[in-house]
Amino acid sequence: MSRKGKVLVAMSGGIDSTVVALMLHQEGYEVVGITMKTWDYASSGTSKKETGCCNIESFNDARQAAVHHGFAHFILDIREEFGDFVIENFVDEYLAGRTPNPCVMCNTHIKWRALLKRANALDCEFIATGHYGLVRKHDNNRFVISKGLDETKDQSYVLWGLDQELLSRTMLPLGGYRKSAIRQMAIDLGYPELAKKSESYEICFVPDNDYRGFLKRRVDGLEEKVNGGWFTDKTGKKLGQHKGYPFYTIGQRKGLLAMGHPVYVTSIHPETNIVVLGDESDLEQNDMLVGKINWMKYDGISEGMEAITKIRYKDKGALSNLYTSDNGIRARFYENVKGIAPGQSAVFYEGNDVMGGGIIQRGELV
RNA sequence: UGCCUGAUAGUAUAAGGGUAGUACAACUGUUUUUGGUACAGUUUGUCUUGGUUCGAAUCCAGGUCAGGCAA
Repeated sequence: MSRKGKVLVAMSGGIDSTVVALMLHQEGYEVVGITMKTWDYASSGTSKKETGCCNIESFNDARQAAVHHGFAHFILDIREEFGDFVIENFVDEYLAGRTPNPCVMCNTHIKWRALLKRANALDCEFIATGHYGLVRKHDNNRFVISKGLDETKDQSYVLWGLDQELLSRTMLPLGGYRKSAIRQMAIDLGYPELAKKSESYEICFVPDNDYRGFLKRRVDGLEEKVNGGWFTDKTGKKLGQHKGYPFYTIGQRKGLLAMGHPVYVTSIHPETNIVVLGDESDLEQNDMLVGKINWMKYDGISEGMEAITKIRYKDKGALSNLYTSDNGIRARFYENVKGIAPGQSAVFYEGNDVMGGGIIQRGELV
């Protein structure tokens, strides 16, 4: 039974990870399912209905599939690590006037690093998830992730933080399929209801999609402290009052002032609680500094190396040159890109391969 | 206190006798494993009272409020 190896499969209860577990099981791997409880909605202060990956229904869905197909399944209470790595970072970043991407932190620290510890304890050779991406060993013996076949579902962007050790133990079985094919598989395997499940997710620990409310509940006295700061233009002229700098993000347009023309948030200053507004062209930059780099395809770069750089999840990417810099990588775009937001991930691609990625530290004015 | 000017949606502005438009905001939806963006759709208005007129945001008179000039 285990002639192909033992795999720990992260099962959320959703369609993708369930298909992964069943697929590997059918291929002859010894599958161990694991569902992580990352967050307790009861204590999050919201009464909204639970969505995402941490409700009882999801646990049951995952467990039922495991029981039905005869492989092991565990539930792992990982709330503490999730709080330390994901939520704490999320709150700290917003308080620093930056815009975090919790999914990246969760993947790197929870779905991979924390999970690998359990894989070791359970004697699992591999860990597998339902991400749409491909992992392979490159000619230079380094492991590299590349875009999934289904470009519209590609999730390689959120996986840039995985190091070589993690990648060497990783299986991403869905990368070679289209979402429609996975849906069909779920139906064929007898889980038509999974195929219908909505796949809209907000931040998984903010089910009502109100991250501002989450920050207020999480940080005592935050609202009183930051409410009433100034919106200014780029010359420093006061335009009106805002609700507090943590509640805005670079490039944001909604919820600002009515100026007769569209205005966007162009910079955020935590020290002075000032949020600077400008027009669309003020968001355009061609230069940024990226820190906390993780190299994937190569062990570093050559100066001026060309890369397709994505500055947000659904960015198609733009051509850029990479240079080493004091604290990371400087990326200079051939053409301006709009809305570089510190805290978001920058991911460098060579073709479909992830060369590496990091966290945007700051954008430089053109 | 006199004179002048103005008052249109939450905000800013069009229509100078003939169906009150536009931009921004707001709301809804689409897209989406982050925030945001983008796209589509919806809602909301002629300061007040009277008059002229088939018909008034528009013309006339009184009132209220605001700004300017004069003392």
